[in-house]
Amino acid sequence: MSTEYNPSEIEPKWQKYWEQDKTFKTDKEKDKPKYYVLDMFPYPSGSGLHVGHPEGYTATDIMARYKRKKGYNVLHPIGWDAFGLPAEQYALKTGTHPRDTTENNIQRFKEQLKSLGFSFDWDREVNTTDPDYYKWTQWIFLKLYEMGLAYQDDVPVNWCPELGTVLANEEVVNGKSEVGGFPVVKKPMRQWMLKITEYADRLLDDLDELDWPESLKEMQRNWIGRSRGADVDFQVKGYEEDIRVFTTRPDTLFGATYMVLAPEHETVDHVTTEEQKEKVEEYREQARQKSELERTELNRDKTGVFTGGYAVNPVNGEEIPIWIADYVMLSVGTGAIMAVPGHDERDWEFARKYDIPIREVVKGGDVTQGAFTDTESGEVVNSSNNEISLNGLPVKEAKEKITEWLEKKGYGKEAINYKLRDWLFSRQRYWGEPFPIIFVDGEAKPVPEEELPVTLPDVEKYEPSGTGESPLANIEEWVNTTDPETGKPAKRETNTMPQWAGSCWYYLRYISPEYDEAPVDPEEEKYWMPVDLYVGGAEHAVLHLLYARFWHKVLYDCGVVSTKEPFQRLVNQGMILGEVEYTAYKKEDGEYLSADKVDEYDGKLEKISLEEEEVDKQGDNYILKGTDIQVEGKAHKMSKSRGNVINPDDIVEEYGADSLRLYEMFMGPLEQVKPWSTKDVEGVYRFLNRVWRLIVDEDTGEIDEDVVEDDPDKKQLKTLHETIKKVTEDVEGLRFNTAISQMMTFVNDANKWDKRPRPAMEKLVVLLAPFAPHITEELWEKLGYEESIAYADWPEYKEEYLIPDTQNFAVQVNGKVRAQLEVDIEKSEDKEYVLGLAKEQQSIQKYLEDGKIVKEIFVPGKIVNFVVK
RNA sequence: GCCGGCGUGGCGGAAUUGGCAGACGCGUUGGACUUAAAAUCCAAUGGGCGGAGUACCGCCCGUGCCGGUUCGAGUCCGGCCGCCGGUACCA
Repeated sequence: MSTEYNPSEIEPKWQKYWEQDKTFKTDKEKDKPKYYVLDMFPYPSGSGLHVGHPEGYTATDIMARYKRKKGYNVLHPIGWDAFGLPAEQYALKTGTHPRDTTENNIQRFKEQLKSLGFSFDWDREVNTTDPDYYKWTQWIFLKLYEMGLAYQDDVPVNWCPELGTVLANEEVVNGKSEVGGFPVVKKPMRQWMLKITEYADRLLDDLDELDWPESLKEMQRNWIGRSRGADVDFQVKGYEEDIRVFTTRPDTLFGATYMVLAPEHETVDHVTTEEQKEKVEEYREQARQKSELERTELNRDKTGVFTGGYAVNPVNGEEIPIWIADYVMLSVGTGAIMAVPGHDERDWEFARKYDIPIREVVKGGDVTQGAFTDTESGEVVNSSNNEISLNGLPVKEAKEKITEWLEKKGYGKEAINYKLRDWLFSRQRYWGEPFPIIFVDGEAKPVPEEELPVTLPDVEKYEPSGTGESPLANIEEWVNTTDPETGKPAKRETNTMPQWAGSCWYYLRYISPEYDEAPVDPEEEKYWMPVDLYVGGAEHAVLHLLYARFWHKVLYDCGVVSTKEPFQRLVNQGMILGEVEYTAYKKEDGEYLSADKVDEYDGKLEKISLEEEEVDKQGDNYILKGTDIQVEGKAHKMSKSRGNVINPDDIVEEYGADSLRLYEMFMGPLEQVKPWSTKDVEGVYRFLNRVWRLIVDEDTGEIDEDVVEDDPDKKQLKTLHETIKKVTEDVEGLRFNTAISQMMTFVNDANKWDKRPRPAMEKLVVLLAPFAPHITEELWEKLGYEESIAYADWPEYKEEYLIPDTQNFAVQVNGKVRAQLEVDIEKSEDKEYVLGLAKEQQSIQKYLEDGKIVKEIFVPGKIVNFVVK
């Protein structure tokens, strides 16, 4: 063993020890308070960990290790969200079974995670692709099915020919697939849907109780998108059925001058007149061919066609023309709107273009210039019939009054609309959970619980079957089965579940991974749930977190879990960007172009990347040294194509896992986006070296002789207990960066002491242990302890040691600091005494001479201020 | 467009409740040790000005910009500007 701090020796040593000793196996006893700290479920990709992963994992690991020391029973598990597209696409290319790819990737991830010293309980590892796991995913689906929350529907789905699969709305970004960026078209297909909309209100309302970032809750609220308004039925001239519209502005009903149906709306055929038929059909065909992208494009020149039909406005009996236009979406509201051009920007634009009358019904703007949409200041006008008048009312009251009237007359009722849609839950892929569903005589029937799991068969080819069905459709011997109840021939469902399925409930499986009567052991569940701290990236803000909450509520309703919400406290770690890069722009003629002019330049530009030494700072900009040419200085998202990916393995090799962990926490606040800087890793590495030398004599490898058995003196106790206090509070608040700087300050102080009292040194080691577990285990051992430091008690600070002998005051005159004052602690609360002392200061007197003191401010322990005129 | 977040030294960031802006780290500069270098240790380090003249003292400016409240504002209020994230014909 070397005598200097050598992470490459001590880190593997302790990792091996923890593994063999099962140091972090979760205690089965339930006499202690519990703490469940969870990381977001990793997908074991082929490229291994990047430095973003350990950020969240280190944060949770520090919490886990800290809570163990505080006497908690800690559940800190890990597992694999291992179904998914990449392994399947790799299989398409190479023929390798996704199971093998997945297994290899998991192996790699595990090694990397272990090399970082995370204190996971590896005996609870779960894997979504394990039949013992997905048996319960299927079981939960059966519950959903039994509860009427899973249904089949022929829906126009987002079909991605390139991926050979259907995507959820959330997986389509700007009309292209989120994965790979391939085109997506609408295609009707039989699909499984989950009725998440039935839980919309609860998903919305229960957000209030959660300790989550406000921004994230807001994103979920927007996603659910609850809006209050009214459903109003309009009679159609010459057709028996009404058209129902949803509006958030029933107060503007008198201003409706036309109606618009989505081109796909089923009533279009019934209202279209003979002479308009051709135009309408043509328009509908155009709309059908438009991709999602084109229809929602920023270029919003509104188009539409008059159907020839008329609807009757229930408030005034007026006949208004019915149009179709693709600015109205079938999937929003009822797929039909009453158009009020005076008070809706889209309707205003449309009415302008097609010369439809614009009527003012809320006073406050100029409807000839644009729609007046303010609902706070307006006053309703031109809105009365024989029975009711809204005139003179503010918008809010008018809404209530007209809604009541509509309801009384049977023309409509108050209604709540959601942006949230039902969840498209099937995929035409191989590498996912099979549905526990068979079709007997074409009718869907659940596979009995005893028959679970329905396992994935091996296939020869991973290509989609060509019909859009999954590769499973080609496995005759798997597809064809018999109904265990009747013995009739049956066919299996060939769709598989989306990747979200497995990650919707994994946090429950960790609680009792071996339990074989339900997804989770009810007794264990009552003890461990809810998750006390959940850390992960903001990219899961809506999808994963909304789906998991939905499933959790379903499981709550059928008595599987005891809490309404799964994740009590949630934190999003910020992304770690690559190192700052400097880029200069060069024109075709070889001249540099200043970075601030790049936007206005039309020609081709070459990007030249520069070293830090070639760049200077000038004002707020970076310039090429010795010139006035501005260059770009920016940290970019890490990506393979940019080549700025930092591999944690390299950092571990050079500085050790403890330094990597410490650096990732020291960079800045956990939630914030931060640029990586390898140079800065050296700073924390030096700090660890200083800690080592504080305790170990590098010549002998023994405890340094300046580490003495004496008790710390008063000054040392003060520094120590300040450190204990700050580190404790900061860890609780996840402010790891400032916790670390406090320990650095302590070490800088202790370095100046002649003798270093052993009790103080030991407390430092314990404080540091959650952050840098390897070096502290080694030091703990050197200090003579035989047990791991993992369960060594967290030190408590004593308030009495924090009290200083003297108190410093800043003495201000008119708010500017002019002197410092040191006051005996006993007298520091004595206003008259301190003020008197302050006035005697020479440097203060010259300010007091010139005028009269009009006010004296005294803030105990902090500041004295004289206001002089 | 709408919603949310953020603007502090050369850089990452600190200041948790309105009370001495710049903790801690990086970088830079100087010094000690060394044949030398690395490592380590010590010191200085927001900008400007002035008085000394030998490491001492003082003044002014300074937390994106403009204004306000206050004895006192990085922190609170109003109005802008910029960057990042989310979302978008949501009726």
